[in-house]
Parts: sequence; structure tokens; C-alpha cells
Amino acid sequence: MGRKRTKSGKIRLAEVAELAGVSPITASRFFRNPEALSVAKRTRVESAAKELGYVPNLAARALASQRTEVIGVLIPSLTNNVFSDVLRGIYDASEGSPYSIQLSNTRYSILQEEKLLRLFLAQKPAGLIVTGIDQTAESRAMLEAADCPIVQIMEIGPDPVDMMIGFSHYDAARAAIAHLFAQGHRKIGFVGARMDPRVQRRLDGYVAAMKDAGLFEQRLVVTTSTPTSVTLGGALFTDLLARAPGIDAVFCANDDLALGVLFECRRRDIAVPEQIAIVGFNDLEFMASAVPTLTSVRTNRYEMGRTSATMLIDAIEGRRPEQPVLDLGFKVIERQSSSSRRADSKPAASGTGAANKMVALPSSHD
Amino acid sequence: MGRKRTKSGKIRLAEVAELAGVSPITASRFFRNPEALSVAKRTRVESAAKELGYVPNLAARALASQRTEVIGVLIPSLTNNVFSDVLRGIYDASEGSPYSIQLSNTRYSILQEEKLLRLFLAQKPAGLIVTGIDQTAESRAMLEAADCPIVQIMEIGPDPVDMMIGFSHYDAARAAIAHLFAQGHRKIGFVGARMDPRVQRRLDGYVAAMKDAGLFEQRLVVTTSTPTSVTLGGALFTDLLARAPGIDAVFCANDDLALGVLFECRRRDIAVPEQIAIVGFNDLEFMASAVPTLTSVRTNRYEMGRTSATMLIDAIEGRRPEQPVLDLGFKVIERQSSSSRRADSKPAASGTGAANKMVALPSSHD
DNA sequence: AGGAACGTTGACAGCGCTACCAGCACAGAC
DNA sequence: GTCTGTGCTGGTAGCGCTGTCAACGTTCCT
Repeated sequence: MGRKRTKSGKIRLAEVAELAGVSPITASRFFRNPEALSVAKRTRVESAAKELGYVPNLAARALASQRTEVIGVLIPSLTNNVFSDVLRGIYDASEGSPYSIQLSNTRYSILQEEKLLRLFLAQKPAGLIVTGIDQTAESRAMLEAADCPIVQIMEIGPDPVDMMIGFSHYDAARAAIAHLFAQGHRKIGFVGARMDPRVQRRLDGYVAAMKDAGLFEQRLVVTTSTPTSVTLGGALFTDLLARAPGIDAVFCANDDLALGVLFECRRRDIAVPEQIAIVGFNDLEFMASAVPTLTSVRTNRYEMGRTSATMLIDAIEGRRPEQPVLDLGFKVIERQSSSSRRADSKPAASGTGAANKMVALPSSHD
Repeated sequence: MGRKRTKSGKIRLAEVAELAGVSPITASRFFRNPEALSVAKRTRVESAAKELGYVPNLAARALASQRTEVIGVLIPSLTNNVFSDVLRGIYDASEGSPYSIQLSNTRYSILQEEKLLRLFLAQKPAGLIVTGIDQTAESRAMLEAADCPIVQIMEIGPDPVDMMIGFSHYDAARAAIAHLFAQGHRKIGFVGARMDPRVQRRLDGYVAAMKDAGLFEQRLVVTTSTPTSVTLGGALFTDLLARAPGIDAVFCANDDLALGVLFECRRRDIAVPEQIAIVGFNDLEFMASAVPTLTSVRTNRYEMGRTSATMLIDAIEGRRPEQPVLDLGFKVIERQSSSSRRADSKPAASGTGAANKMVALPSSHD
């Protein structure tokens, strides 16, 4: 045996075919579409492959077939907890499929995104997952010309390139503010960092809600383009207090900021929620554990990642979804930090697609 | 022009060569080793490539050259903040290099790791980054037989497969306990979750330090194999209080647990640090922002990722490091939660390799 | 002047796999 | 009995690139 192994000592398809007593092409078919073989040959090839420990050479396959089994994923950040949940969903969904994930970080730059897109597309990926709906015109054109399925994640918009899965950050922010209104709060500040397009839309939702109630004032809004952090939450809140001393609530564009605000309140002996209510965004795990527990807008990040990869793989394999745009909704999780009744964890408003699409976050975070 | 483009409309190397008036092999060399060409041909090929917008076909290259430009990365978790920092470092270091990162999640299972390793190795990666030093015998054998550079990250041990970069979790835990001793604490509890090998070694360090001082008691240790979380920190601390009511300090195996303990203290009106001191591990960003600020053991996660990828790429390209094992050290960051003097943020003990190797964490977390 | 040494270039032959098409056997329709 | 269709199988011919080695021209030495 092994008389004509490749130099690297690897077993090739030809060896498997020889052992199984079939032609190489038949063996090849076994790995791509076993049903096309007669049962007899199928079992022969199967056992031959197992006996030799055959592993297909993906480079050769890609070259010959003119396509790859790579799913490209473009996300703006690796640090942000939000994306690590999404990623976990994507990786989980890709497991057991032949597709492998190729991840790249756009660092919140749509120019960087365009560059990476060009790179990805040149390698003919099987599918693509991109973040958000704010691509450059050039990127947009490339995406539309790409001959592979594409999913846009994190938010939904009117004009999907192909498929889209997310929720309305605008509506979610409005729901958070509506919740605060319902609790009797009127002077509600906004604290935001990074100000990427999705945070911007949360701000837009906040502004609209406040304007509708005739309560909007520019000085209630404090933002920065700096990356978010807990410490930054405290600093922005300090700014906000200086600009608008009379506020009775703060809506934070994410949970890290909210935790920073909570700590800053503690430092200043401001009672939460009696003097100032706090609402965060994303509902990270620690929000339910803080003292007081912190209200937040729950978003289905893991589910978003998982579903996007599942939809993408289905589309790659020809099973197009009946609905290309999926709204995963959100849910305002009311906790002590914004409850005038000091009740713990009672659900309030839910987002559009939410009511029945709402799924539990996975209990095991590994 | 374009009279013999490939069906897919892609530009091939041959077209570039033709336009430049050189042979394909010369054009090929331009992309791999430009110095080998005369300046005249170099510029000719360069402008031809640019004019045609040529992008090399990686599958063909991989097939012909019998190697890939893929760096495999095996980490146990995508959720854990610790790994997202490491990953960011790895991705940052790989940027601008021809190597692309192929990430896989072992889910803290060494059997899963073995399976993934087999998969990776079959594709002949350019290099490999694996987490920790606790591989199965089979994995170990595969790693040793692999003909590519390998870096083990997160910790250091006596017997590297190839290169190794990390720090001693055992020493770091001992340093944390020494710090608590110095502050006058004696009855120090240990709270740990997940209990992966690195957490286990932190526990070992704690036990050794306590035994050396004649203070060890089994009931001071509360652990679980459950994945870590802030909420879990509170729950484990509650257990600890029930088992050992008289404790005056808690060493937490990570910062999430420490935050949970802090919140639980708040809930129970236990004064920190007056009644109970708290020390965490990793020094995540929020530790400096909590009230009171939380002492932690700083570890150089981003640096670890970045350096490991840099070392790996250097090794791939034939530049072997003079020292294959790199101890990145640690540093106990003393803050209010463990300071009898209630001082803020004064450095205490540093780990072995730390003193001069210590580098600042990147200020911009994006 | 001859030749060695060097730097540069190109021809050839695959890398391992799959697309394409042809061929064969057999079943059912007429 | 012929024809068409279906299911399975195999041969041929690349996919686009690079390893190897030989050949070329030039320079520098003896």
C-alpha cells in the first residue's frame, strides 16, 4: 500500500477510490452527494475512507469547484460584549456544517469594511454576514453584485441587500423612554458613547419620544465618539449632571454606561431610583445582579447570530427563507433602577417582532 | 483585452504576466518575493497587476505550494472577556500580514480540542495557537508531529510543545493572597467558577499560600463547574458566608465573580473593605470604576494575543525567537476593596516576568 | 581570453480535486 | 423490438498557481 502517496504523506481521493474499487470521481461524489451513489458503492467508499483516514483537501476542492466553503463575517468590534454573543451564535450555527467562519474586524469604519469586503469577495465566499445597513455606496454595489447569499445583521431597514435580521434600535429606545414616562419621569437624560449608526438610531428614538412629549432639550444629551466603558459612563453622567442638574432619569445607550452611571450615583450618594432612574440597553448578565437591579432593553444577540448563520447556510444550499427580513424584537426588562414601585423584574413593552418571536437567551454562556 | 479570461471573469496571473511582458512564473515571484526580480520587471508587473486589479487565487496557491496562509486558533470560549481581549490582540497582529485567522471554540473540552486539532492539521496551517498546556496525549502527539510553528498561550509550563506565552496563574494567586495577608487579613475565602485548568491553578496557589501560613481550611473554598457570571459570584459568596461566617476577605477567581460578591455585600450591608475585603482576577475595566474600586490581578491579555501572533508569524517566516517561552507576568492592582488604608490604586506585588515586561493595556478598547 | 559565480528568467510538470459529458445498463412505453 | 428515459459510473480535461531545475546574460576574477 501507499506506493503512490503524495510527498506529504497525505491520503488522496485516488487512494480511497482504488481501495474501494471505484473511480476517483465516484469517490468524490460520495463526499458531496452520497445519495447519488448506489448503496453498495457508497458503503465501499465509506469504509475505504475511514480505513485510510482520508481528509479532503479543501484547497484542491476550492480550486476545482470554483467556490469555497467559507462564510465571511464582518463585525465592527471584537471587544464589545454585544458582538461576542452574536459571534457565539454564528459559530454555534456553523458547527456541524461544512462551512468555516472567516472573521474580520471593521473597527467601526465603513472604509475598512469596504476594503475587507473587496478582499472577501475576491475569494468567492459561500456567504457573507455583514453588520448593519450603513455601507458605503461602493460596498453596497459590491454586495449587490456578489453571487452569494448575504445577511445583514444587528438592525433592520427598508432596503435589504439580500436577507436581514435584527431589530429596530429606534423603536427600542422609544420603548425605553415610554417606560420611563410611565414611571412618571419627565426630565430624562441620554448618555451615549461610540455613536456608531445603531447608537445613533437609539438617540434618534430618544429624541423623537422626548419631542413628542414636548420634553426635549439639547442639554439632556451627552455623547462621545470614544469607545464605551464603565468608567466612561460615570464621566458622561458627571457631564450630564453639570449640564442638566434637575434630571430624574438617565437612558444609557448600553449597559456598560449604565453600570458606570450607577457607580457614579453611589459615589455621589444619589439614590437610585428615588432620585434618578437608570435604564440601560442590551440586558447584559450583570444588570440583573446589580444593586439596585438595573432596567435594560433586552436584545436577542445570540439568537441573532445563530439565526443569521442558519438562514445563510440554508440560502447557500438553495433553501431560501420565505421571509428575507426577520425582526427579532426587543423587550424592556423593568427592574429596580427605574421602578417607582421598587418591584423586581417585571416585563414591560416589547418590540414589533418581539411578542411571539422572543426567545430565551441561552442559559449557558460558555 | 480579456480575450481569455476565466469563466468567472477573474483576472489570472497569466493575464498580468502577458500585459507585463513576462512569463507567469516571474509574475508569480513578484507577489511572493519581489526582491528576486529586476527593478524593471518588478515595476512592469506591479503596474500590470494594478491595472487589471489582479487578486491572487488563494486556493490555487495553497494547492500548488502545499501550504496555506491560515493560522489556526483554538480557544475554549468566545464569551469570556478574557479571550476577547486575547483575540483582539491576535487579530491586530495578523493584520497587514498575509495570514488569516481561523478560529475554533473548544468549549473547554480537551476532547473537542483534539477533534478540532485533527481538522486543522489536515489543512496544513501555517501556524497554530492553542490555549493552555493541558492537551490530551493524542493532541500533544499531533502537535509535536505538526510541521508548523505552534504557540501555547494563557499560561506557562515546564514543557512547551514549541513556543509558549503566558504567566503563572499559581504565582499570581499567591501574590493576591500575599497582598491580603499584608493588609492584615487572615480568614480568606476562595470563590471560583468553571474550574478550567487555569482557575484550578489559581486555586492551587491560594491553597499553597494559605497552608504556608497555617490558615487553610477546606470550608473556605467554594467552587462550581458552572460557567462564570456576576450573579453566580453573589450565589457562591452566599454559600461561602454560610460555610465560613467569620471570613474577612474573599479572593475571586475572576472579576465577574468579584463584582457579584461586591453586589451581594451591598445587598447584605456588609462594608467593603472594612468587614470583608475583595480581590478579583484579570483587572477588567470596570474594576477601577466600581464603588468601592476593586482590587484585582492585572494580566496582559491583549499583549498576550498580540505577541503570540507576532511570534508565530515570525517563526513561520523563519525568524525563530531567541526565547521560546515568554512570561508576561501579572501585577496586583491594589484598590479600595482590599486596602486597610482605603488608598486608591497603588501597585503591589508583580509577577516573575512582570517587572520590566509589564506593558500598559491598550487605552483604546475597540 | 576563459571560466567561475552570481543574479535573473522561463519551461515544464504537476498540486488534488471536480465540471462536464459520454457511456452503460436497465426499465417502461409504444 | 425499438425507442426514450432514468440512474449510475467513468474518462478527460482542466481549475490557477508554484516547485524544480535548467538556461541565460552579466560581471568579476585569474
